[in-house]
Amino acid sequence: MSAHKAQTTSGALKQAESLCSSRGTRLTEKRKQVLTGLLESQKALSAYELTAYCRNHLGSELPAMSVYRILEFLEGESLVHRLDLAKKYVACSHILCEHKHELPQFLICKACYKVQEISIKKSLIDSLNQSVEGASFRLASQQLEFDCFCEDCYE
Amino acid sequence: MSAHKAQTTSGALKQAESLCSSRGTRLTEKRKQVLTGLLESQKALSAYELTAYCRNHLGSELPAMSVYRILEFLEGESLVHRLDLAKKYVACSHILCEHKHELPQFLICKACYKVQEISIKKSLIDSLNQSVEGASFRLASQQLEFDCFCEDCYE
DNA sequence: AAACGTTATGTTATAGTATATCATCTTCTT
DNA sequence: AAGAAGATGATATACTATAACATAACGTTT
Repeated sequence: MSAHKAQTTSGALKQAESLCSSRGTRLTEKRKQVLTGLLESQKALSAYELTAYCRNHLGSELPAMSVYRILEFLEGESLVHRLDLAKKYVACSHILCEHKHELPQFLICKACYKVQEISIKKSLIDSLNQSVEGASFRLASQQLEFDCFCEDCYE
Repeated sequence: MSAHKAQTTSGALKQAESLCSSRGTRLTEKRKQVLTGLLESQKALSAYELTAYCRNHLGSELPAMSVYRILEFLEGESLVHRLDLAKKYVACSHILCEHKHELPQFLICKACYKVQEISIKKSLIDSLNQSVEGASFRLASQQLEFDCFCEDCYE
């Protein structure tokens, strides 16, 4: 149903590494670990859940403070998105895409933190922007997040 | 520019009190204090900011835990809205309105926490719902919140 | 008015998210 | 090999939030 193929962890890691090196930044071992955790997870994870992932699945101790810094780095490289509403983080689902990314919107399941990255029609975004500007405000980002329930978690 | 008159604190308090008594609940002194804080503020406040408000402006010590409980009560009475994105709270701007409230949407200034309560066109909400359902998700609430900048805080 | 149940508030403890600061260690460059 | 820049470790701390239990206020019944 999604518009692009699901990305494999190894493929995305490889692409992420070449992306970083083309920008003169480094995808270090620890950074790979955090990104791996997010790529392998089917849901959004918190910084502290990522330290647990590293400990339990990779046998690597990574303090939460380091995870926060690494997440900040990965977000700067557009490899990871921070979800304000959920206070959690997800891997960008378009790491493997060649084309320029449109701004994503996120549907976040309030119950299980499964996340779906969608692209809302431009016309919808435009009229939303109009409503907002009518109130003398401006959207801080076109990356919108919506609290949802996924189909497994409907009440 | 807004669709309804700005509500005065005293008027809203009176209306809130009669609303509560018609429902068999009580708008106690402490609850009035918290509601007053939100009505007087031009922006969203956190629970801890409300304890400070009570101490500094009303000379009343109100522990944060009580504020949380009171906010929960006020939200149940539809007198206050909790803003997940901002992790803060605002007074409903329609306490004085007679008519049934539509579900509100909130524009929250990321910089100063000024909040504008708007009503987005039903057609827009409908097509948003369609997009969301297309991804097999469902909006958890039609009360939407958007991170914005207000006109004073544009970069 | 006294006793009782209900509601409201106080108090303490604790969890989760997040940032700041300073120290140490790695890596790259010269 | 030395030094600078970048990355990570370690510690402290702030803010948001909830849980659990104790006490106080209020309302009703008798």
